[in-house]
Amino acid sequence: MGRSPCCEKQHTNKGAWTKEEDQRLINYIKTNGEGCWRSLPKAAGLLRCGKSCRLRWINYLRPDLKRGNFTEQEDDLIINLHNLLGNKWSLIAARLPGRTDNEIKNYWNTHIKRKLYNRGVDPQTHRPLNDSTVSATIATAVPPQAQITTSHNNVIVKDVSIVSNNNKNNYANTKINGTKLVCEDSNSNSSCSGVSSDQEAYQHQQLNLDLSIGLPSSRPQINTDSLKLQQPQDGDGQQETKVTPSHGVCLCYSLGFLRNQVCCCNKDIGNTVTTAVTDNSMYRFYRPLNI
DNA sequence: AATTTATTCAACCGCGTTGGA
DNA sequence: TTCCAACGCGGTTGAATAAAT
Repeated sequence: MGRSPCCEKQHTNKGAWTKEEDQRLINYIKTNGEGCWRSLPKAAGLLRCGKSCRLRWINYLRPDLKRGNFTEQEDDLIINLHNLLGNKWSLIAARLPGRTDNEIKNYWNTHIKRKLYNRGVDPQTHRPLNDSTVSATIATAVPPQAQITTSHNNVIVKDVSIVSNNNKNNYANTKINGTKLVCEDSNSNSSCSGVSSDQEAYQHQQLNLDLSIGLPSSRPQINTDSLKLQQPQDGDGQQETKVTPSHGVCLCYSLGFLRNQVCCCNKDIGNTVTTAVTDNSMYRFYRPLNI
C-alpha cells in the first residue's frame, strides 16, 4: 500500500535545472499563471515532476525574489520570528518580502544557528545554553506542539494556534501562569474568560486559536542596536550571556475567531506576560522580546 | 598542485492538510 | 461522511564550491 507517487518517475528529469528548462517554465507561467502544478510539466513541455516545477519557480525563478546576502535587519527579524514561531519557515518567509522559506531555512541552519551559539543562546529555545529551568508542571500541561520558554518568573506558552476547526464547537482550554483560559465558539454567543486555577490540569480538546503577530502599530521599529549584550563572569569562570532589550516588544497572540486582527496595543509592559480581553472575545498576550 | 574536509544551498522526499467529488 | 488527488511544508540529501592541509 502507501501513497501513490506524485508523478511518473520513469520519464522525469531530476537534479539541477538547465537554462532551457528554466526558460520553458518561466514562459509557461508568464502565459498561464501559477497553479495546477501536476499538469504543468506536460503542458509546458518539461520532463519534470509538478512538485519540482513548483519548487523551482517558488525558490528560484519567481521575479519578486530578492537575491544577495541577508542584512542585519533581516537576521534580527528571522531570529525574532523564529523565537515566536519555531521552525515555521513559511510563516517566517511571509514576513520577509523576497525571501523564500527554503532560503531562510538554509540560512538559519548555516549562519544564524552558529551566530546564536556564539552568543551563548540555544537556537531552538532561544534561551541561554546553560539554562534548563523549565517548569515541569507546566511543561506537562501544554499541547505537544506548543513551545515553552521562560522569562524571569514567567512561563511563556507559544505556538498554541496550530489546530483550527472552523465552525465547529471549539474549546481552547489551556493554562498560562496559573490562569486557565477558555475560549468557546463565538457563533453560540459564548466568550473567552480567564479563570484562575493552579490545580487544574491542562485538558487539550480542540483549539481554535488564531495567531496574529505583529509589531505594534504605534510603536517605532525595534532598534536592534539597543540590544545590549552582557557577558558577566561568575565565580566558576562560567560565562552567561544575557541580552537585554531596551524596550519590550509587543507580541500579540490573538486567541479567538476573528482573522487579520491588527495589534492595537501601545503600552510598555515591562518583563511580564500580561493578558487582556478585548471586546471581540480576543485574548492578547504581551511579552517582552527575549533574544 | 593535489587531496581532503567543510560549507552552502538547490532539490528531493515524505507526510499532513485541504478541498472537491 | 468518506475518499483521494493535489498542494504545501519541513526535514534531509548530495552535488558544487571553498578552504585547509
